[in-house]
Amino acid sequence: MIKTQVIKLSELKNHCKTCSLYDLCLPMGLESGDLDSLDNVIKRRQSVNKNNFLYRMGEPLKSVYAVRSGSFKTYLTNPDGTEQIIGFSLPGELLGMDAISDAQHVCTAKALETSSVCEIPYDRLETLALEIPNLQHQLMRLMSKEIQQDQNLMLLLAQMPAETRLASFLLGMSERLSNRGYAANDFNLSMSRGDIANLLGMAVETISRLLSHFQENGVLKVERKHITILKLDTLRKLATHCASNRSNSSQAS
Amino acid sequence: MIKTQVIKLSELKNHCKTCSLYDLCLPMGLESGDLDSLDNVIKRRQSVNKNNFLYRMGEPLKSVYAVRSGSFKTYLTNPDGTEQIIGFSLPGELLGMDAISDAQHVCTAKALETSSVCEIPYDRLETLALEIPNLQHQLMRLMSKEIQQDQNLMLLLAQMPAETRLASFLLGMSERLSNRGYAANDFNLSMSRGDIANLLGMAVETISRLLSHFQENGVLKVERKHITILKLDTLRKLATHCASNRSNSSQAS
DNA sequence: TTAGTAACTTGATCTAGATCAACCCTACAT
DNA sequence: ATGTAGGGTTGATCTAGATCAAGTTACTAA
Repeated sequence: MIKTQVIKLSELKNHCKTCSLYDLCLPMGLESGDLDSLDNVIKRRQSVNKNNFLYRMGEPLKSVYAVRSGSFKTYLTNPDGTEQIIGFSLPGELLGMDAISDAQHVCTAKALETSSVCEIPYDRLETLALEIPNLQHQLMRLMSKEIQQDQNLMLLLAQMPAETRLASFLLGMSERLSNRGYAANDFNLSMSRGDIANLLGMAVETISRLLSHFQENGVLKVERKHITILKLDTLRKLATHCASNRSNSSQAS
Repeated sequence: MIKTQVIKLSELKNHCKTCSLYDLCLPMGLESGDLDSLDNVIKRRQSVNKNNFLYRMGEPLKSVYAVRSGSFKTYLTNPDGTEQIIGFSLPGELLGMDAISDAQHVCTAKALETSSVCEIPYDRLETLALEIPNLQHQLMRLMSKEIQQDQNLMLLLAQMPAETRLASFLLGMSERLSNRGYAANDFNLSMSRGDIANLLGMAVETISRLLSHFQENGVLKVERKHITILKLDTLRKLATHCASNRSNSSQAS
């Protein structure tokens, strides 16, 4: 039996090769043939509506996901029902890798807006990674990157004052968005003030006040979710604010 | 030319197969033949004296390390020279995987006491992982585990009060040590109060005070570095202390 | 043995940022 | 168009835990 080989434009543009996120995402640096193999494993274009779940804490790990468009928040739920946001995921980023260790998701991923993802069945990804050295390496790199990012957030949470945390968060968003081809100094935050506060370990009121201050100082223009960075240098300075030199953060002795 | 095949006892006991940490460490679950392959790649018995470095921030990634005995702290150094401790490493744990992403170490690992490690050249490990599916999977699991641990620390830092942080830290040490065959409720902390304070984002004085309180309440016995857990249940309760139900940690809506 | 230093403890004070309270938008539903 | 709820802002107060200060160990080195 011979299959007809009609290629539709709508399908074509869904392939990794032609995806605009190509060099941010998992297939980065793969050669053409390998890319095709990966392409065959990926289930494209799952769509997730705002406030819907990509996966929930406790579910068995079936797939990891690459964000194509939109954004997600991932969070842990405490025994008492409160949540702790772990991070936000933007297009080109991989979601769900925390689940590999226990073969089940340890956090929940919820769409902040209508979003779409590529679903990648994890067992097939691992199998494929055995055959494509570059893919294995890329996977390791991505996980390592996530460790790095989490560690940077830990640093922020452990010793930086509120102002520095928020400045650093905004700067991070700006950088990530500009990597994805969006404007670096003019963007919309898809998450609420409450979500930002939760991530950064502070109260909503503090976020609100700091945004106002930043606006008063002419560092930002803030209109609801829409942020314009007016003084990038100043923001950068605020984000690298030195911790006070006290004993709990002494020099390496 | 025929090599003499004398097996010394001192060498034998250094192999993964006979290592007491076998089922905590990288080779967990590998079959006999695969274990031998891994064994050939590992450089055993690097010894690191107290306060010496296993690797330093900025160095190119050559190897990852499995702790055999002793303990390490890993930390970032801020531009202003202050340090932020990322975690402590105990026997059976892998060190250096944050470096994979950028092929250079982004944190420094320093021995808290005289320690020994197995050095595993990273490029050879990756190559071997392509041949041994189980090893690849194990590597992914370990990295995923590290992500999980970091995320739990983030939760602690972002919304838990000081008492909960310290209780949780002590409980974690107790669990990890008991997994390694040490007593669960009677152990020595190899790190200083300052290091604990730094990790948990609080002042040394607060650590000191809390340890005193725990002792007054009969939860712990504290003699300098030596900790005895007297009331495990109470400590567990303290460690899971509910966050107050405020807006920055709202229910999933 | 003793001087010197780093780690630790305990108490007194201070402050960043949480909490409490009141209000204002803006979007959506009736 | 109008009511209503969730998100956001702003101000007043409060507090956990940082900071400052002053010892007290306990280890290191000569």
